[in-house]
Amino acid sequence: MPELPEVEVVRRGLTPQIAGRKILQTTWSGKPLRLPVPLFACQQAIEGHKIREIDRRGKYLLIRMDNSAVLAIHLGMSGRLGLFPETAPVTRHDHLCWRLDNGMELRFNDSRRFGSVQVFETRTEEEAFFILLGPEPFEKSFCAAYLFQNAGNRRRPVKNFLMDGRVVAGIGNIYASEILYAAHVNPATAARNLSRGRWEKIVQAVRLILDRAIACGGTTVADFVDSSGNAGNFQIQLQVYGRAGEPCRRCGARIIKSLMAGRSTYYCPQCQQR
DNA sequence: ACTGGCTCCTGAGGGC
DNA sequence: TGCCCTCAGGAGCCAG
Repeated sequence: MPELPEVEVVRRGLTPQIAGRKILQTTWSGKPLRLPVPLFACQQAIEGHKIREIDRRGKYLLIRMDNSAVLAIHLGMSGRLGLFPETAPVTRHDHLCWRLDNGMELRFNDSRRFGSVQVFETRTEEEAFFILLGPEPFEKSFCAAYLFQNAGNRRRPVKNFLMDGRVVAGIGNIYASEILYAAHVNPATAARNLSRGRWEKIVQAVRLILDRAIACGGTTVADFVDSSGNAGNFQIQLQVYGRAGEPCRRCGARIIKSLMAGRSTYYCPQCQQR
């Protein structure tokens, strides 16, 4: 799945191509997504309006219209957004298409259909939806003191804690492993056992890893493709994810793969002892 | 109150 | 070549 960096790369790629364009028409494949598809709301609040800007909140892409309605798109595990000439044939798993006023069409393709499309007609509606979502990793409020306090007496592993969207927005399974490797923290360490100093290391690692991933255009894993169809190139820099049995690039120990809350977790048993 | 497990769905890749 | 199994970047819901 696209995590925060991939969504941000899509946002940056798409912005110059669709900002200012008017959305003329919405079409839907008829297949359900994770949330009910708001075809009627698209017709009522989106069609006939211009795209003002593209924003992002966690892993949600927010297409803000000139009437203050917002088209919110989540890519789930396998979602992609692309721009195509409206004459290009629709392909398998193109579930929503928005025809623009310049002959192009914005298409949401999602084979697994874990993604979602929503329309928020008012600011209140949008805020209500995001009320439980944690801070953005690059916001000032995301800091060691916040994490230390939020961890409180929780026993859950720090890796699962970081992947909880109520704690911080946008960190998924790949970057959780990469971040903890960068911070020299064992992913299984209980959140309550981390000192402020170690949370500080984690905050720095979060920003370093996400920043670097965005700069590299996201991670090339399986099927991620950005809005211009280019694969990312961060994969060559992944230090632990997908490297089970291979040598740690810092110490040479073999990278371990374990399961945590059902998700594959990678770490160096030597560099991340606690 | 917390926590991990299960679930939705399709496709890719490995073993035989 | 084909069949069957496992696994995959998310996140809401539910039971213990």
